[in-house]
Amino acid sequence: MSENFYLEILHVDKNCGARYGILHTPHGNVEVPMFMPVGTEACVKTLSPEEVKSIGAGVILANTYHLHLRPGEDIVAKAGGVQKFMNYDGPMLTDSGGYQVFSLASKRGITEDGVMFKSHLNGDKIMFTPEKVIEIEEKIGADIIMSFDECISYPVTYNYAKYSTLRTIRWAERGKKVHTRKDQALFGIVQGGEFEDLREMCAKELVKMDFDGYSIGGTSIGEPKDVCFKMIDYAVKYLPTDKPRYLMGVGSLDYMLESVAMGVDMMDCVLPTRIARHGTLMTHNGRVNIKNEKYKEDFTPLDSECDCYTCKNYTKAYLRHLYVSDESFGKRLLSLHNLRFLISIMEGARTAIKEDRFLEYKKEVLEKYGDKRGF
RNA sequence: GGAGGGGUAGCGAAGAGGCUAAACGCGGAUGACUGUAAAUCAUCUCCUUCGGGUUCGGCAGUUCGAAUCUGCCCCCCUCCA
Repeated sequence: MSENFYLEILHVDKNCGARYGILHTPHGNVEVPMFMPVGTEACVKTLSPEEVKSIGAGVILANTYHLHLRPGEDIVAKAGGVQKFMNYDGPMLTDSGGYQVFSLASKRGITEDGVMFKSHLNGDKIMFTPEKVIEIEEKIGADIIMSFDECISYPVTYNYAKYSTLRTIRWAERGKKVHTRKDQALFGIVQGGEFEDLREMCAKELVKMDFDGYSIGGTSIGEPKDVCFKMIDYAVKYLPTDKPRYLMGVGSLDYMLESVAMGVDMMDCVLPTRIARHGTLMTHNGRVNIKNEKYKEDFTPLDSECDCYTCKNYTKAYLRHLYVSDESFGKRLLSLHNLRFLISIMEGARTAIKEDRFLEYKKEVLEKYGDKRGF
């Protein structure tokens, strides 16, 4: 990778693995650790790119599988790349479709060559090979792109996890070979299920290939919390300290903060935007389900400690009314809040790391939040 | 005054002797959601101390058994005068 993309680690908390740094990308520099909003279809659902940027988001995700199906990578390329296409001038990242190997398991078949999907839109056969995925991601043009992997479901047998992980490693190598765009960082994804030796093996093999960054995949897909933390730990300890570490699919407070303590730099999740659209909000004092009748006449803000547009201007009673009335503005206000909440928690995390008090910060935030689920 | 049609849970609407406390939709309540097949999905929605109890405009019948059949009554709608 070129001088366009690198992680500058500025401080490591003295009491844990948490690191503060700056990720340099062709579309600007962003601070880590950070939470990245997901905009699968080149759009963070209900929000404008300006809004997402205004709440302090560093990177927005998009998805290779979804953009390949619609509108197609050639159209995105013709538009001048995904940033121009969606009018966002910040850094972006594309996931490879590896998550869809898991989430659309009923509509695909895996071979050594790749994955044959049956389009969830019209049943068309879509062949994703590691090489094809890189080709698509280069056309989409995000700053950071992911290798094609299989997100292994949980639980799985050791034998399947090993078989799949070895294949994911081969796919990573195949994808890396065909990656040509020097202005895009390519990340390898550590799989291995819940098995320490497989995580270690996968991480070490990927590191040998010298990726621009490393993702930890196959977590937060229904496994118990302690298993998730183990999976992160098993991977992180074999990753180089000078490259970004990206924990995929994590967006609940506890997972986020625990993983930061383990040395994770970036994470993404659909959770804040999805649950917001479904009426659940994360606040400094725990979860709020704005649908609940008890908020009917509650004229206080959602979260009095939150600095977001929603909390500064609207009451729970109004937000509930918008939700119940199915007004799209409500979903937008709620999405804005949840994203801003997580992003501000990460801002606090960065400050705490710089002051070597991340562990205290994590404890305070989680205790105040209360909810065992972390979201 | 005459001729039809109709009254079923908060609303709309099925059901035309037992399998019906009553389909389905809406409305309402609660919950789920973690690299987005998700502005989606699930459960509950007559009362209940979970043993039961009380329902289908009202009353009275027929029947082992009625929301469903009969009689009378009340109300609503359409058309004709």
